[in-house]
Order: sequence, then structure tokens, then C-alpha cells
Amino acid sequence: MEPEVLELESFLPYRLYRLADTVSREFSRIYKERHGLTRPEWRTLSGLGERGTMTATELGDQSAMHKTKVSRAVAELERRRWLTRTPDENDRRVEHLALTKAGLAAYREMVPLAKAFERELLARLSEDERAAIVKGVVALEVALSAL
Amino acid sequence: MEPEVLELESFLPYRLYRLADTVSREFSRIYKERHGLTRPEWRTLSGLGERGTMTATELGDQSAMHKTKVSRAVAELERRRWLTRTPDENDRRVEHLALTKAGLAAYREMVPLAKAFERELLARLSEDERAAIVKGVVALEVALSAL
DNA sequence: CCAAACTGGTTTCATTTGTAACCATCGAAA
DNA sequence: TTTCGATGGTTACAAATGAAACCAGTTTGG
Repeated sequence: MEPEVLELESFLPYRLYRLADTVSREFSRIYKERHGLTRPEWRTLSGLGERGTMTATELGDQSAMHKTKVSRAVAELERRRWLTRTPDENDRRVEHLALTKAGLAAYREMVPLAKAFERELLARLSEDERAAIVKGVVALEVALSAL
Repeated sequence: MEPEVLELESFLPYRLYRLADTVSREFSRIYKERHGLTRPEWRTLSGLGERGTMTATELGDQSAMHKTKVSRAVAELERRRWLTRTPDENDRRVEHLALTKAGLAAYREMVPLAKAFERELLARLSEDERAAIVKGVVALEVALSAL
């Protein structure tokens, strides 16, 4: 007779979520304090900063956000004049989004902070452990994508 | 001159979050479809199922939930008559929470499903990869707890 | 050509969440 | 004891989220 109890403390979905939540919450302080950005806004900013120009749909794919989140984040960044929309020539439903000078400046300011955050977090791990987390995450990503 | 660009696709906080979000969302279908539970409600149920009796504060600590989430989840489970509150003898602020028969039945029904979910997810990884994800997660948990 | 199905993106509405204020009780120190 | 700070827990309010409806505009098939 199996003891039908679930040990939350060693249940992977729970641990993963708690871990990601903690990391993300900690990291969010950076863009929240600095510029009052929400996570969707930060992701939009960094997506455009990285790739230059994208449509809302592409942004959603790249940053794994629901399209309503993208829509609202884009609207807010536009309100701040951090990005502009350019209608597509051929398909009038589509808009190409790009950062303005101000948006790019904010992005450039955030990048080193983001990198430092990651670096400091990983610095607390051994070389082995760093390799392990990367390997594990990749494996799970693959496992889930084939779902 | 460093190219001040952040590759979102390999940025650990982002990957971790996306991964946890996907896993959690997938898993939530189980308790959402089966019983219409929210995540806080599920965590409350499983916390009490595992430990028997806890106070709201203990529940919050064990399951890493903010006290308002706990409070609301407890209220809902009580409304369903899945748990009862018993006032503490010595400290009248404290209530001891425990599952009723119905709550326990729901819990017992969920446990195998949760275990199966985890098992099937991990079954897609190699032995090495399973070891890696566990090692990596533990290391990050430790790193963060010392923060 | 035209209707139907589809796609990019926005909006509406209900639900969930976080923050902060709050109430009651407790414990420690004066 | 009385007072004051901490603690267990709830509530009020604002902000974030998700689902589904929606509005163009586009494509496809007849």
C-alpha cells in the first residue's frame, strides 16, 4: 500500500515555479525601481532592443507572452514615447515596432544591470552546478516543446 | 566595445520563468479541470493533505504563498467544506486547519495524478538530465536562500 | 467576384493578484 | 498594569491577467 502523499518540497513543478518566481521577483526590482516597468513591458523593451524591429505577433512568440499582454505593453511603451509603430506596406493589419532614441537609451541602460544580475546569481554556483542547471533547463525545454 | 545586447533566449531568469510557467500551466489543467481549483487552492489542499494540520502562517511558509493568497484559498476550501478551522487553545489569533473527509478524498484523488504528471515529464529526460535539473535547482535554491 | 475562414491586434469583462491598511490578540518591557 | 510593538489573519482597493468577443484587413475556394 503506497502512502498516497505528495511531498510538495520535492515536487518538481512546485520547486521550479517557486524558484522562477523568486528569481523573477528579485530581478523585476531592477526594472521596476529604475523605470516603473512591468514584466511584459520589460520583455517588450528587451525584445525590441535585441532584435531591432518586430511585429506584435513576433514579440509574443519570442517572449512567450499572450497577445493581450503584448498589446498592452506596447501601448504603454508607446505612451512613454519609447517605441513607434510603422504600418506594414503590404498588410495593413501589421505594424512594425521599433524603439525610439529614448527607448533605446533605457534599454542600453538596463542591459548591464540584467547581465550583472545573472552573473551574480550564477557566481554563487560552482562550475558543475552552472552546467547542471543549464543542461537541465535545456532538457526540460526540449521535453515540453515536444508536447 | 561590448555589444550591449541581452540575448533573451539564453537569459536564465527568463528561461526559468518561461519553463516554470509552462510546466505549471500544464499541470494546473489537472486540478483546474478536475475540481476547478486555483493554484493557491491546490497548494493549500496539498499542504494540508501532506502535513495533516497547519495554521495559515505555516501554510504560507511551506507553500511560498503570500498570506492573502492563503487567506482566500482557505476561505474557498472552507466554503466547499473541504477544510475546517479549529481555534487554538492558547492563542486566539491562531486557527488550526485540517481537511474534512471530502477534502481528504479530493486530495487522495489528486495525488496519483500529480505524481503521474511529474513522472511522465521526467520520463522524457535521460538519467543524466534528470540528475542535472535536480542538482541545478537545488543549487539555485541554496544560492537564493542565502540572499 | 464574393462569401467564409483566418489572422493581427485591440477591447471588454470577470478573475486573480499585490499592497497596504486594518482588526484582534499577544508578549515584553516599563 | 498599561502601553507599545510584533503577529495571525482578513479586507479594501488598485493593478495585472486571461478568456472571449470583437474589428479590420486578408486569403481561399467556389
